Amino acid sequence: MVSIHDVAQAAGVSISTVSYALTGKRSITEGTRLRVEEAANALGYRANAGARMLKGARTNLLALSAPLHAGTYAPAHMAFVLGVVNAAREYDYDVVLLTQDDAIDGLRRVSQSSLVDGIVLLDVSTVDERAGLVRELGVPATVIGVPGDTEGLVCVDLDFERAAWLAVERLVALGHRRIACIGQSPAIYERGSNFPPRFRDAFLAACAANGIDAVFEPCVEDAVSVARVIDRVTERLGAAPTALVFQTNEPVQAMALDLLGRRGVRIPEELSVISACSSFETSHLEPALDVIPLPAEQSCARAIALTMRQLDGTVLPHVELIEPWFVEYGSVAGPPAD
Amino acid sequence: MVSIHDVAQAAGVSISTVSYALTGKRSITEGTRLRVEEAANALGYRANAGARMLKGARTNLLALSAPLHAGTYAPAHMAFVLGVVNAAREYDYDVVLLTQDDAIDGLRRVSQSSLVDGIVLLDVSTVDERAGLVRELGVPATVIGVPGDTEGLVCVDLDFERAAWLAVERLVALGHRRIACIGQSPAIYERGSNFPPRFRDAFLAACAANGIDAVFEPCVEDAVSVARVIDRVTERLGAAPTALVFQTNEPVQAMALDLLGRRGVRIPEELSVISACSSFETSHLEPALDVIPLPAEQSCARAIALTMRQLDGTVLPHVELIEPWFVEYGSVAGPPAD
DNA sequence: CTGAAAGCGCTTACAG
DNA sequence: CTGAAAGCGCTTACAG
Repeated sequence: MVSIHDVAQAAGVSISTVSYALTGKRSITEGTRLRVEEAANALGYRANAGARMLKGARTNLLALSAPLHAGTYAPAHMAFVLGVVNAAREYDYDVVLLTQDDAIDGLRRVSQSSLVDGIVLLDVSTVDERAGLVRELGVPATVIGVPGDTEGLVCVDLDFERAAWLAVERLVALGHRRIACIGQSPAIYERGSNFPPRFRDAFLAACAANGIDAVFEPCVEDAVSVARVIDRVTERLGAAPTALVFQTNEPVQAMALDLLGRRGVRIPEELSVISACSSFETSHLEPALDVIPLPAEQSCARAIALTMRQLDGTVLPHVELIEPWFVEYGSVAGPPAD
Repeated sequence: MVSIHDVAQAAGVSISTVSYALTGKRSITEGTRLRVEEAANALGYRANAGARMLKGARTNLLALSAPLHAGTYAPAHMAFVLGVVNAAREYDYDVVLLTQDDAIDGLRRVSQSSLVDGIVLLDVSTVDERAGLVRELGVPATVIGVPGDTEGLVCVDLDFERAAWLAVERLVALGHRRIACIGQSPAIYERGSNFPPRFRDAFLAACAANGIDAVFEPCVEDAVSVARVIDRVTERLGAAPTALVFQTNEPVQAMALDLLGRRGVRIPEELSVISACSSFETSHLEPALDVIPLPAEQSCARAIALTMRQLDGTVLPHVELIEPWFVEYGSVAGPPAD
């Protein structure tokens, strides 16, 4: 590999001049800087990563702890992983990926060996060993999601409570009085998942606060279960909901819409539908669904920004919730006049 | 962070003794070794990653180039990413994740700065810029998949040709004479994807070689298209295929099985079905499908093993194909007697 | 404006 | 069996 000495020799300057010319950390005569840059490019020089790390400042490496649980919807998970990597690149950081199997040991290893400058935690559950570990390690870290105990942590997440309220209040404002919500698989609620219970509870609270007849149905991702849930939701004789909120992954929404279509239910004339906290493109569904996006890219960008600010000590532990917003595609209207 | 000096001081030995005791690179009196290990554990010592890299030997870091294309099925992609990370850990290696956006620059950066010891390429297409780059960089690298030009590369992949032959010959042996294959989305075949065309061509060749009436239908992942393809495949009056081979992702297979079930097609009595080159659990499908697995974990383990062997120079460029195998779940039988 | 030199924390020949 | 010391390739105070 070509070293700083090679560049110095080629440019006819000292190695410190090369370093300064390339990092821009002190002013250099235009001509000298150009000569150095030319030599560096010609030789394909890049500062040795190990040497840069050793000098103490920054390693330009971040660890991403991304456990993939059994029930996790892979595309959403992937969106967050890519979001973190791409956001990190904006700050000239690369990302070391840590998996489920190696979560605790991995975080210990990469931080205690000073391999990484900081840590990003994905997919935290209510009780999560990694949260405690990160506190113990004292490394700059940002959690995407909100664990039960946020003491001493920097957390970013969509405000799921407000997302639920946003969905409900929009429907209420249009006159809906009976609203159903189809949630994720029951297992998700049983293990200490992060946001699904938060959304569910806020949905029920928002309905209660508005005197709304609410139904919440968790739903497993298979055709039979979806059909059963759709049955339960639509066949409440004389009192079927006039609006449906999805808080599920894409396949369930697609299956449910398919079923509703086959049964001749017209959206939004007979049923208003909102897709809540979805990380995928609901405009590709049939019909396209109004959506409160789960903004993976934005959450990741914010998480990385907060990690960077921890590196220069300008950020203290806190929970930062992203304000949810609504995107219309025409799947919501007033309730049918009956 | 605690350094080797702290450990040396705590154990009352020199830093070189600490290094040797911990790496085991020369024999140390049992008692001394124990004292050093205790001190290291007590202090939570871990050799500084930058210093270790700088000393020249190994960085213990690998780059994984994992571009996520539009049509890619996320769970399969994720299985390979996790497979690489977990396999790397077996050799005490961590993985730096490079994405689509940063593929070329990223590979340049991490290898020219000596951040990584080697590279693993995922999801290569027939013509792939990364293959040429890896050749140019001269870094140990392993490709999972087989690009058009394998000159100078180390490649690992399932033998898709043989997988297609395996499926066809199994059906032929049972007496099937009309076989249909449902493939991936047409877009996959048009852009220079890696294995789908290889599978398709081998399927058609195997059928031709056996004098079999073959149909190959690419299929987009949405309910309407799946239904249309199933129609085309099953409604060939008087000459409907007696066996079906899936070479698609999980949702398409699930949708197709659902449709077949609703139409009262009994598997395997009326129709034999094989799931070919699937990275997911076909035993969870309804009905469970006989499968020729796409062994993500095994491919990744092999790719990492080959990368390690390139590091000590004991492996030369070559293409290594993994022999496909068949797992039975009862979805294959002889053709119906008519 | 530029250079010589210290030092980051290891590993590993070289001594003893 | 163990220690003192060189050196990996940088960055950055310190001189000039």
